Amino acid sequence: MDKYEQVIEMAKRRGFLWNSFELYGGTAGFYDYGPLGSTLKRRIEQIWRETYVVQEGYMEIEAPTVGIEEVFIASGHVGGFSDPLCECKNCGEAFRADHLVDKIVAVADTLSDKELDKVIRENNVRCPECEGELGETYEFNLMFKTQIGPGSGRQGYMRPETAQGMFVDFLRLARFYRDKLPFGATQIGKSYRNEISPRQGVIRLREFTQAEAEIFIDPNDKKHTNFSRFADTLVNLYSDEAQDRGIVDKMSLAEAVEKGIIAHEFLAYQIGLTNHFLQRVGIVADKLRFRQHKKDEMAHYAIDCWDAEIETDRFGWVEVVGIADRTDYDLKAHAAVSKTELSIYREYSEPKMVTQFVVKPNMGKLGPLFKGKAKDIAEALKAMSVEELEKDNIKVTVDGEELIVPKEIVEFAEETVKISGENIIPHVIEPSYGIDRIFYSTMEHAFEEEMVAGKDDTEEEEARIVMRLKKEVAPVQVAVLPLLTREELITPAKNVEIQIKQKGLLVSYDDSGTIGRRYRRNDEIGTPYSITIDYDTLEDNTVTIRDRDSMKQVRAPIEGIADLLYEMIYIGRDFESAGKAL
RNA sequence: GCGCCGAUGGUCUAGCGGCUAUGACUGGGGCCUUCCAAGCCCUAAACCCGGGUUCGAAUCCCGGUUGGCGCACCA
Repeated sequence: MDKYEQVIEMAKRRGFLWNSFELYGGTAGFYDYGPLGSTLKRRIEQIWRETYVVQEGYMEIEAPTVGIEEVFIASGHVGGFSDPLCECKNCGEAFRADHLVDKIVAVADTLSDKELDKVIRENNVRCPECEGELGETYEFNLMFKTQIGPGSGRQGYMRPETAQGMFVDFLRLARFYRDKLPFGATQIGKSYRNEISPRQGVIRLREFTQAEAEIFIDPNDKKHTNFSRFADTLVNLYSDEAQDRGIVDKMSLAEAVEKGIIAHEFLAYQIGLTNHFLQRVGIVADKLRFRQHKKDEMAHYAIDCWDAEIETDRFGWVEVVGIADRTDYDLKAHAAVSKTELSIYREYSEPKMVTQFVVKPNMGKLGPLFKGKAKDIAEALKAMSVEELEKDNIKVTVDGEELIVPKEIVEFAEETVKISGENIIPHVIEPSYGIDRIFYSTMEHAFEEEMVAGKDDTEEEEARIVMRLKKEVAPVQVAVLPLLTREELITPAKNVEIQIKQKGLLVSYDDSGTIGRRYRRNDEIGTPYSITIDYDTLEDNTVTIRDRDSMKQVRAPIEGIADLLYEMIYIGRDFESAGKAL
């Protein structure tokens, strides 16, 4: 049994992850998060919010998961997010059309559907299964389609990423941030991809959770004001060049920027932030690296792109975060499709005096003379040079028609104008997180089976499954356990439970089975602390606190126990300082 | 999507044409119990779905669903 199997088996048994629709046989690519799973996931998301929204100041928005066609035409998903399929007319089997002809044409994956059909017909390619005739090639789009409204309502798609919501809201966001770069927005939510064959459990899902930030920055200034925070941070960098060597470099982010390995400071800062976040939720530092996209795998519009990869037992290095400088590609694409300028006005620190050639047609005369064509003529005149305008009769061509404009109704001059700023299209830095993959990695890295001494100091050792989750992400934070199932212990235990609940901690009360069994149950789900109420409690109002990782105990007064636990879980207070060691 | 292999209580598993379906762990109730899966009693809980072959199918055959692996795909 490998670690994946062990983790998934436990996750299923204890209520972290379940196959969706199991009652009806299940469907690949969908998972339910059980009571503990959804709590753990929510805690990871909460730390992400704390990191990106609270600390970085990139406010969260919430756009619909259903999008209209225009959005995905602009994003390129309607046209590009698909594979060409081709069905056999005889047996109905579907094939990748480009694969059917890749022995015939070298560049099969670059051909259009029509070109593929042509190659298939000219070479008499038949169905590989039954030798039947093949139908026409069509695009199988990886987006889930849906209908908005009844009848012939408009075509909608389930979003394949949350990013587009932030791009579409760009002008509103710019206004919200009072037109000052850099600014950013974030979104945590579900995205959908109709994968042809999802595998690998929660690593590849048809419905998954993304956390994305779109940070809009000045294309001329990619420094980061807070770069010093991560300048000396050492990260595992697997650059394009390092991949050729096959060796991961451990390097400070400042050095990586200096050497030009990471394109610029802003991107390096984002790598530092991702490195910080992943370790905070419990990813082991040695099993984390940043891999640079090779030149040929990077999208053509991107300047630089790094994936955070986590090493897992079964799947090897899994990509969990993509961090890219997408330049102005997305804003330009939406500007083109929406016919709306998506730019921001940036004021210069000092206004510039610019000398420029200005043409001023006299519209009061141009109008009556040329009627409806006047506007087009004026535009044409503005584009002309001094030489042309100095002629007595200025020739203008509008809609293929040559017209003569009298010299006296056009004024032009060299003018010096004050320009105090310009419209710029920001560049986008996009950290894009796959939360489900991080969730699984967190569990796998925390999962441990260790041998511990058995009862009564016998030679026998026994296995203990313990999830060493970070205290901050553990779903159950405190277990309250009366040592024995007796009324006189149960009552004070219930009182302790109430006190801890009031502090907002998730507490689980458990009096079923022996104390050892209850400790093990809580170890398995990663509960960091267990409070045990025993007979000394009745004497002096103290309880024991047991530490999950060391199995050590300290004794502390009930008074203030909830505050103490809160500090240990969230503020990093030492376990040893919590009470008298036992 | 293709090929190969699998699917039995919550979990892991026995079964190889005669089933009233093994066992362990877990869960629930109780007895006992003063700190790390102890013991005893009671109890709940399963043949993935649909066809076929057969007197008889968990078992053999076909199809589907689903899981794993390889190919392909994907970031």
